[in-house]
Amino acid sequence: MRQNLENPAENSAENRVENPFAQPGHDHASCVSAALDGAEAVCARRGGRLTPLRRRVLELVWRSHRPVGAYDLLALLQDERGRVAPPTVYRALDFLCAQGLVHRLDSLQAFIGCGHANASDDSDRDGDGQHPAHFLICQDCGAAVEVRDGQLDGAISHLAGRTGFAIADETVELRGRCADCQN
Amino acid sequence: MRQNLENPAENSAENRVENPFAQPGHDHASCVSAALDGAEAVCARRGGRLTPLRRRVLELVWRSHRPVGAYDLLALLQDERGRVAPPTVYRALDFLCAQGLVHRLDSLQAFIGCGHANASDDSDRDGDGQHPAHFLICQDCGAAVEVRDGQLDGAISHLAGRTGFAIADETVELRGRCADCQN
DNA sequence: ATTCATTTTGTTATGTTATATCATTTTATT
DNA sequence: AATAAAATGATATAACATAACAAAATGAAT
Ligand SMILES: [Zn+2]
Ligand SMILES: [Zn+2]
Ligand SMILES: [Zn+2]
Ligand SMILES: [Zn+2]
Repeated sequence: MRQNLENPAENSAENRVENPFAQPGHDHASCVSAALDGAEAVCARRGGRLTPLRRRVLELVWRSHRPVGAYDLLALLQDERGRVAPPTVYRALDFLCAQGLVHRLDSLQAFIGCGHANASDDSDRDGDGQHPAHFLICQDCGAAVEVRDGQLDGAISHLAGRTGFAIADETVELRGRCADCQN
Repeated sequence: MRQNLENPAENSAENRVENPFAQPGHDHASCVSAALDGAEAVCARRGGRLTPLRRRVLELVWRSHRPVGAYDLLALLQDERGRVAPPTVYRALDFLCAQGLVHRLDSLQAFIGCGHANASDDSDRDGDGQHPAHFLICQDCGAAVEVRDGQLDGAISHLAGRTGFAIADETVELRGRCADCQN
């Protein structure tokens, strides 16, 4: 609620180009299958092993567009497998994060499926398969969405350039209210 | 190390405008006194009570330009006060963060003194005294520095505007190597 | 097919960060 | 002085994450 106080029109409906949040009625099954198919492709190409456990954890992460805690995933796994210990979940998450298939949201200590893990774009991935990810996180509905913005990328690059700083990793998480939750 | 691959000159020495990190030989005592004086002023103006405990915690946070963990602060307090429990530290940090005198670095789960807590600029503070803060964090020397960049602010505002998102709070933390640590 | 090395998963224990709750003390107000 | 509000003390526990080692599964080479 801090922004745009001097220019309230900036995020008004007229100027809005796109709401990147998933809509309530959307076909989420296709989100999940796209994520799993993309993961298979990414792992196949990069030599990662998407084992049944890792695949299942990815599927559980994708149950919704809301970030999920590691211990929530642990509970879900325990429901279907009996005794499961934290390292089982964390190791799967470590793998998925390393492959760029899942991102950790530092401000929430939670995880979300990568919104850009499609097999097509591999250019911006580093040697370990990860790529910088920027998020909008709605504090009302709990959803988070990975956004790409050239202007933001440019500003970050420019900031690094002018300060002589070499970026290795980025955390950019903007929390507030999504367009739908403002009504 | 991901950025600037296509334009390596961008963060070369010629184009570098300023290194915002504190230099090794700088007069840190003046950093500390400026921070404490500023804190007194901010609290006086906003009606916050900078008690001896809170003031001391702020002083401990300012022992260096490296983010410090809550339990590190706890240990330091225990050294000088005997038995101190976690809530003592967390409550002091909560107060200091609420006043915008300290920031939490989500990606490190650690705290750092605000680099812009001077009494003069109050314009960008929200109703609770906080203001958005963006950080460069050196993974080599461990230092973190709060940076202000109009282009970055603009890009964030623009992103929010075009997506209809109302930002309440920002986490922007860029990790990598500071200019000094690249040599 | 059998051996061997590597990777993945299971298991137990522990480390790290943060909060809930209630008692006591301090401070401000009447 | 009495009262209310704020801050601190104290105890317990919650939530998040990793270390270390054993067992099982996988892949490669003989
Ligand atoms: Zn979906
Ligand atoms: Zn929402
Ligand atoms: Zn200093
Ligand atoms: Zn450095």
